[in-house]
Amino acid sequence: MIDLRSNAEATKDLRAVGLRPTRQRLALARLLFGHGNRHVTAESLYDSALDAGIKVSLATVYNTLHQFTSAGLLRQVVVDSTRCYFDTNIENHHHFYFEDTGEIADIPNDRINAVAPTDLPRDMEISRVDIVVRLRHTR
Amino acid sequence: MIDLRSNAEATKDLRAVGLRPTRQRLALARLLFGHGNRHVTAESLYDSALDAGIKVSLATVYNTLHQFTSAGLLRQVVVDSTRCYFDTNIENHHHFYFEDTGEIADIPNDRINAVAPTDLPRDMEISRVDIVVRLRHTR
DNA sequence: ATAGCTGCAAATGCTTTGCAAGGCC
DNA sequence: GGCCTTGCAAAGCATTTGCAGCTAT
Repeated sequence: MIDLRSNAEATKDLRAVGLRPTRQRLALARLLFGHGNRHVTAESLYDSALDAGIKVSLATVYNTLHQFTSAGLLRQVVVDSTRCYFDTNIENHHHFYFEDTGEIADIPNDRINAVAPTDLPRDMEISRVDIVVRLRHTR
Repeated sequence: MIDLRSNAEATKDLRAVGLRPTRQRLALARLLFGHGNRHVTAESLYDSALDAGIKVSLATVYNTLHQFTSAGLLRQVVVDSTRCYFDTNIENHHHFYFEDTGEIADIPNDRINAVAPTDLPRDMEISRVDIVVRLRHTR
């Protein structure tokens, strides 16, 4: 998470993960981390940026999302094979997926749990357990 | 699951789900359901078909996978945003995902379980719960 | 006969890349 | 100044679609 209390803090935080604090990165960080947890696609963040009057290209949004993910500031969520979602919540948690709208929401951590398999394939360890609860409207 | 004991059975089963028993569909059904549970992508099934000497186009493989899925013979598995996997096991179960190879394996049903959230968003019901245990090699 | 299916090639949609111009240190 | 970053347009890749010809009933 980038500290947004001041521009100086955000700048320092970006540097800390090895990224130059460019105008675009600072602006996208503000959009991503300035309003609670968000679930974005490159396209949706790009639209938000345009709405906010930020001059940035779609390619840079893609780059930035991946750089932030590599830096551990974001997490990728796989719920739909046609789109790539990024989550600003990097804590261990799971997701609701609204099949009708394609939206994602966090499941509060105390509301779901998985009992992991006790025996894994040889020489393998768990990298992560992802749970997606797919929801649809009641009839 | 298509009954493969005889061509006549398979033909009948395809008709039962409203699909004409064409040469391509019968051949793909045999590949899919003839060797235990399989996890395929369109491309991998297409390759299997070519290896088996089946004359079929990639577009038809895509069509067939989707038709079989709509008919309830297959299930889609979302583990990777770049590829679309289909599973011949349509029972309620979950998956291992091998991050190194991109392969998928079923998790025996008694080995994992999710405690579903007790309160869902208003007017929503669970369509499905998907659990993916992502594995990597131990160092 | 005719409605449905197949195969090809073209189109699509999301994502990545190459490279010249611009910005940060 | 030098290296990193950006932006655009082009390329890439998996998947879908349009349509003429073929096939099952």
